[in-house]
Amino acid sequence: MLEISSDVIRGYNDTMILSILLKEPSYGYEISKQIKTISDGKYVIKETTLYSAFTRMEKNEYIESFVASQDMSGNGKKRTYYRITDKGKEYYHNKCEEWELTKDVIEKFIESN
Amino acid sequence: MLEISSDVIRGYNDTMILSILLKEPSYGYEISKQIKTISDGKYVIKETTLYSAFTRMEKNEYIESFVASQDMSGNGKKRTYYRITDKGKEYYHNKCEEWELTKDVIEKFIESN
DNA sequence: AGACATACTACACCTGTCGTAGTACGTTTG
DNA sequence: CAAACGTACTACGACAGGTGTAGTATGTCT
Repeated sequence: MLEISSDVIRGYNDTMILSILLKEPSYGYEISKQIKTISDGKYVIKETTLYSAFTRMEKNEYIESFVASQDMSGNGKKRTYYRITDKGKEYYHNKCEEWELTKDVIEKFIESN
Repeated sequence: MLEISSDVIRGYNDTMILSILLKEPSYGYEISKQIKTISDGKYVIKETTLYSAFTRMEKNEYIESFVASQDMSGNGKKRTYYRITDKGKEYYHNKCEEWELTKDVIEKFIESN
């Protein structure tokens, strides 16, 4: 089975995470499951990659965290949720534009078939 | 001007170089000029990135080097030329396949427009 | 009760890229 | 003829993102 190299995805992990947070705030485990689902099981983000992305993106103010329980009553496990900021949205949109450019460049060097 | 992030290109620099060597053996300066031309000036590979790619790929046996002058008579500056190996060709083709997969995955997370 | 799923944190390592710097030869130009 | 510019590299250290490994702790299912 062909594996997606981390060097290729590098630089787009943040973008994937942000695209999920664009819909609604979420947390680690749920985001990792969504990435797997959306990519049809083709890409599974490593736990450490994910959590270190949170740290980095919170430092860069692309996301904000808050702790909450899984239900309203405050029962159940507490989790750290993340919410995208305006700065994060801007970053995401820029990355999307950059992607178009990058894709076109790389494809000039890829054999067509 | 939108810049292509090196984190995205990372992992495809080798592929770009190999795609040029697929046509004929070449050397550093010439390859860097070709990458610029082929990408319509949108991507310029850094010298250090290029030469360290040569070292790595020669170690991996994707390319072989030989020293030659610019003309037949042995005059002019000597340069180190690189030639793609069969292993290098295989690597290149695999990367092309991987690219299709990766592109599809990333595009699921990119806003369409 | 034990297994399994969830929800993390810590830490050290690896790899590719990049900035900076320096060398040296060849060619063009004032 | 000298200086500037283009060509053709090498060395080296820094950095960032990703990864393996490990460990902790709580909740849920059987």
